[in-house]
Amino acid sequence: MIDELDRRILAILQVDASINNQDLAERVHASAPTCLRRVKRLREIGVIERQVTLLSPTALGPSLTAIVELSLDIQSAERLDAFEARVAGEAAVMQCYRVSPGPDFVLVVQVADMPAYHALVHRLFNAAANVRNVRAFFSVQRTKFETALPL
Amino acid sequence: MIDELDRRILAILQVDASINNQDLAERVHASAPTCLRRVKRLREIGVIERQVTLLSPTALGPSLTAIVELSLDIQSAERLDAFEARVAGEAAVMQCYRVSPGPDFVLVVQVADMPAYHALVHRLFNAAANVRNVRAFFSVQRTKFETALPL
DNA sequence: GCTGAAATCACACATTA
DNA sequence: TAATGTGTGATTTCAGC
Repeated sequence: MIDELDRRILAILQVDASINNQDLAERVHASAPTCLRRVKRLREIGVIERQVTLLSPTALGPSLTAIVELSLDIQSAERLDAFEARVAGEAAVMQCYRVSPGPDFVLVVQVADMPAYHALVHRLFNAAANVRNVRAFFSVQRTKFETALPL
Repeated sequence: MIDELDRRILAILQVDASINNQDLAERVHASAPTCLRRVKRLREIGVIERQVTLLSPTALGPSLTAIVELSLDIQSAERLDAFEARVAGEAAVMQCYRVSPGPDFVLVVQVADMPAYHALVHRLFNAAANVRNVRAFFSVQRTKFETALPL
């Protein structure tokens, strides 16, 4: 399904989506049309989900990243799904992982400042009666941020 | 420095980097050259860091995501930097945050399976004598993964 | 994998507020 | 004067062969 050439293509695209097709073709030692076909197929079968632009988190003014772990009162599928839906609607929530063991969710949130963080927590957690426990760490600096999956 | 038009451009590019310049221009109600100039400038001043391709984490076969919190024995700047450098070299480590309070680092790691996870932990943590404490959660499912900063 | 038509991009220049 | 809009040449994409 995914051969060696596909992998080489993906490895490059993961790191640099702005590369043009013929440069890509050159780097993977294939012809441009072949390369294009592969990319198109990888997109169609869902291996390539989307291409995004990463912005510098500091360039747009100060911002605060927090890692938030939280546990719900009741871990039924309905409650977990409902909470997840709430969380997904918050623009400040960058990532949400349903985990085990430990807390039920780990969130990575990005807000402008401490008041904004507080407002988010209040809106999201205090309002939802079924949050039992919250534990948060504030990121002093983001050392590494890779979106590239190991191939 | 960053005006309303820039913001509109960024909001779109964050979500879709594959959009072409004239479609982008149309959506932000600007001419194509203006749009192109803005994007170029945003890239130059570092607001736009890079464009990447996001792959489906499941499409390439099974994989395991873990959130790993760890504390070092000694929190001197040198030790922290040294650990950070080790971590940055591991392809399986997708994200690394230096946090406070709580543990010293929070990592998001992505590996093929449990043995691979174990090997990583052994390589990274056990080998480095200055890791005091490790706590890991395994992600059952990644609910949300946004790279877009709230504008 | 190659070639050619169609679209797209990128840049210099004129223009306006 | 600084940002916008117009036009043209060069690339790039993408179809058929």
